[in-house]
Parts: sequence; structure tokens; C-alpha cells
Amino acid sequence: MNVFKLFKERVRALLDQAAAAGRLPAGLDHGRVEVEPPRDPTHGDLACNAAMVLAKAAGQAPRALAQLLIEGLALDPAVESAAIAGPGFVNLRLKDEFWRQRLVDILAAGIAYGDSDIGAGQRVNVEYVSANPTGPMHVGHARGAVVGDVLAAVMEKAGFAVAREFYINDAGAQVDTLAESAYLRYLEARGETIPASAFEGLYPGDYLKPVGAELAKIYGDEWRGSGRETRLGPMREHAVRAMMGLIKADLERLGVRHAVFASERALHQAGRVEAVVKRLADQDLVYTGVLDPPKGKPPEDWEPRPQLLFRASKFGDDIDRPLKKSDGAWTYFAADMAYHLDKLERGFERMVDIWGADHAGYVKRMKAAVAALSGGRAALEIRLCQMVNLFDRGQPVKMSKRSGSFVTLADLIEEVGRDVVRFIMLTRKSDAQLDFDFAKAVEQSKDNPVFYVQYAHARGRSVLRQTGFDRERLLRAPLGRLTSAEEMALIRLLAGWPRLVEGAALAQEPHRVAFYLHDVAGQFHGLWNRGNDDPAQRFIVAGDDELTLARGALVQAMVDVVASGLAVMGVTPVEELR
RNA sequence: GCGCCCGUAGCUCAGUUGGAUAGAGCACGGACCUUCUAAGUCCGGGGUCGCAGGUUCGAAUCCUGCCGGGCGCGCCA
Repeated sequence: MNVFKLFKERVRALLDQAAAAGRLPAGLDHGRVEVEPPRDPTHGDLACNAAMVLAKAAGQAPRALAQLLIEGLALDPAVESAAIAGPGFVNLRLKDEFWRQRLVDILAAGIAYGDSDIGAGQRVNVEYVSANPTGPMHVGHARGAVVGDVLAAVMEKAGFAVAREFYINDAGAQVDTLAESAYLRYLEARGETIPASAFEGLYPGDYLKPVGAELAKIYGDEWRGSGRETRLGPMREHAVRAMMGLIKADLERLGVRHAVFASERALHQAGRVEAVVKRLADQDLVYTGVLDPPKGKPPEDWEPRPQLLFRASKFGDDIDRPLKKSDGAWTYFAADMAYHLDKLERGFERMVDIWGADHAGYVKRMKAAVAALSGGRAALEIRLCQMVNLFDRGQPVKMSKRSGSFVTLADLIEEVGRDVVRFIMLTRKSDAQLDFDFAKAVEQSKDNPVFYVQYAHARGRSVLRQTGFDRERLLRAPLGRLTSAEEMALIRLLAGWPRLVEGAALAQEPHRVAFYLHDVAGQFHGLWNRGNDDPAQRFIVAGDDELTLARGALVQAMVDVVASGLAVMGVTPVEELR
């Protein structure tokens, strides 16, 4: 149960009653009415802005309207007190008993606590990772993978029907370069000596050596001395399949699973790119024209050239965008339009793409394309992930793609573990740069958020193991024994989990889950520390089984909420710390 | 030159889609402590939310213009 939503409904019901009784004009728009936790907890548990938002339309002073509301709210059995404050806030304090009952909700639901139906089963397509199949995944890919995966999970928890997709960029010049690189490794496997200089402009990484060996095993000398055009197809096919194998293994290591892997090449082969361009042409959204040169940049090799363009500027983009390259091949953009049309045709009217920040320049044109292709019905959201900067004990880790010395995702997971990688990737909002320090990420200290949250879970589990309470018994705990301000604060925080899930899903901000769990852990550790000073405040109180049982219920609820949040993040909750 | 993102305490960052007196951790200053699971704990100082206008009951949040940083800018994906 989302407590805040519950009271928003109650406020709306009161407004409707008042309207029916003639005390308010009929048909007031309740759209901006909100019930939120007040920033300052001394103001109460809930704050409602209805009186201020509706004052003008209702033709009444905010405080008069607020008075009307608190008269009704005061009759609510869950309400301890209702008061007008400031410019017309309605502040509610709920009875402790009401809050304690939320522990029963949590214990009954367990890890499913926080599940919501706010998504109403709406189908959402989340496309993420979508790395070029030219090598193993590196650290930069990991952030998009985790952000996409956890966004998908939190939206599922909020009641959306989520499809997780990976778009394979297996067409274009880069996979041709891959094919030629694999060919050299093939020659090498047949005994030829290939100088390092031969890899100029190609992919020099060792990871293609097994592909060369495999090709040699299958084909023997068949392709030696062949022309580029004849060998390109088979080389490419093998190399791409092998690279997708590497990428899928990396995703598996990271615990990321996509339901659909969509191939760009398959779209080309099925004529889907021509089809999408024709569809736009039929709407008079395609023409042949000449773009202005980019301003401010010395246009050395720039020459005016007529090309096939999409009228992106009609849909909010700055300029129209090319669909064909000078060699007559379709641009990446044209194929990506075909892909997004494919998603639309599969019934997705809500789509999210997770991209690296270096693709920011493509956001407007892709949104323009979706607007054009869907007639404005479908929504495409694009979340950009900023760079990850690697550090080791505060020193930057140098990465160079050219020398092949970049840190792979597999290396990173080997070093710190999957759970740490996933958690740390969510310790910043995705559009801010993230510093990832190897050493700090595995440190057992308060400064390490992964440890801090896991430690709260482990401490909670330790208490529960010692007491041996099972869930049935905890559900019948005498919760009235929970009375301290700190215990009540933890309960309120835990009861905020459903609201957090909904907010993170709607705002598409998975990092909020990590920050929330950090707050819960902090509140719990604070409670624990009080027990260090005062044995009467420990969770296990010798000689008072009822109190121990009640506190056990609180601990179990904390454990459930943390486990629920970690499940969304794809991080394993630990029973104990080594 | 244009577009996008960012600018919040000395540092690293949150800020619940516009709420009340802007928060946390680190660092700093002071006091305490030796453990039900092992990160020590508690208290304190610290701010023109880049700058200037605007919108309204109310702005860190929305709009406009500047300043500063990052990324991108036809024939890469």
C-alpha cells in the first residue's frame, strides 16, 4: 500500500463530498493535488497542497479550504491530528498504530512489498546495451547495461509489462572492419606471419585469435588469397556470431538478460529500411536536398552534396537528417528508424532507449522519427548514461582502446564481483559522470554504500537467526511495544518503499533505489548503535520475549524491504559479511 | 557557431517532477567509546542553490538571457 496515494484518494473523496454538499464548486480539477512527506518531519507525516492548488478555481481562501479538509480528515480513524500550516498546507499526523500496521503489510508481502499496479500492465519496450558486436564489453557498456536492467526491473515492479531488448549493430562499416580483422587472424592461424602494422585501422585485440583459429579449422586454406568481397560475408558472419557470444557471456556475468536480440542486418535483408523510408515518403517527409555546412567548424573536406533527407525539423529537430550515405548505403539512422517502426508495429507505444552520452546528438532525430512514424501517438524516452571514470586508490586508471589496454567488463567483475559493479553503477544519477574506484568498491567501511547496505541486511539476518522467529510468529507480534521515535522513524521509512518504486518507475530513475536503501540502512544502523550504549534498546532483550518479538518484526520488515530493493537492483543480499 | 547535459557546504553528491527554515557522506572542531556482527558513536560550525530577470500563493526545480565545465555536430555505429 502506498500510504501517500491512499490519503490522496481520501482527500479527493472529501473534495467530492464537499462539492456534492454545495460547499465547493462542482468539477474542480484535482490533477495537481498531491500528498507528500513534508521535508521537515516536525510538520507531520503527510502534507497536502490541495487548498493552495484549488483556492483560485474554488473562489475561496486557501485556509478556508484547508479548514474544510481538516474537518473531514480529523474523522479518519488513522489520523492523529490534522492542522493548517503556512500558506495553506494541510499537515497530517497519523496514529502510531496505523504505521505499525504497515509492518504487517510488509511481513505479509515479503520481497513482493512495493509491487504496484500503477503501470496498469502497459507494455513498455526498454532497449539497452546495444553494443557493437566488435569485441567484448568494457566498463563503459556496463553502466548502460545496469541502468537499463534495473530500470526494466523497477518498471516491472510498478506494474508495467516490460520487454528488454538488445539491438545488434551488425551492419555497416564497423562489422566489415571486424571481418577483415578476423581474416588476418585466420591467416595467422594458417601459419602466416602477420605484422602488427597490418592491423592499422582494424581491431588488434587478442580476442579475435580464437575466431581465426575456428575459421582455420572449418575452412583450411579455402579463403587464403581470396578477394575482400568474396570472403567478407562468411568472415563477418563468423566474427559477429563469435562477438555476440562474448557479449552474451559478459551480460551473463553481469546478470543481465534480454528477451529479444534484434539484428540490424536482418532489417536490411528483409527490406524494412526501404519500407520505412517509403512510408515516410508517402507522407511527404522525405526529399533530396543539400544541407548547410556545420557552422564554426573548418569545413575542410566538406562539399555541398544533394542527399536523401528526412524532414526531422518538422518534428522538433534542428535540421533535416540524411538517410543515405554518399556511397548509396543507408545511414545508421535510417536502419534505426526501421527498428523503431518494428517496435511500434509490435504494439509498443511506450519505448525507452538507454544510450551512451556520446549519442546525445541523435536524441532529437530519433524522437522526431518516432513522432513521425507513430503520428505522435507513441512516446520514446531516451536516457543518456554519462561516462564512468575508473580509479584505483584515487589514481585514475588509464584506458586506451588503441593499445588494447582498456579494462573489460569481465576484468572488472573478476576484480570486485557482480554485486558491487551493479550497485556502484547506481550510486549516481545516470546523466552525471561516475567515478568508480576499484579499491573503495570492496572496502568494508561506512564510506562504501554497497557494504553499508549489505551490512544492514546481514545484521538484520543475524538477529533473526539468533531469535529463530518464523514469519507466522512475527506476523502476530505485539507491535504496540514499538514506541521509540527511532523505531517509528524506521517504520515510516520502510512504509515509503511503494511510493519510491512508483516514483522511480515514472521518472525512469533507477538510482533512486540505491539511495533509498542507503537511507534505510542508515536508519537501521542508527538504531543498532543505540543498543550498544543501552542494552534496553537492543533488538534482543533478555527477559522480555514480547518486546524481542515486536522488534524482530521490525527487523524482518527492514530485511524484507532491503531484499526487495536489492532484488530490483539485481544484487544478492548477503546473510553475513566475511 | 549551434544543440544536448551539468553547475547545490571546502570535497563528492541527493533533493520525492513547483512546497514550508535546502539535506547526506567525507573533511574540519569538540566530547565519548572498546561492541547483540565485525563500518567506532554522538554533537557542532559551514550556503547569495553559477549570475540576472521572468512566471505564481510558493522556484534549487519551470521560462528567457548571460558566465563556466563536459559531450556532440553530413559520407561512424
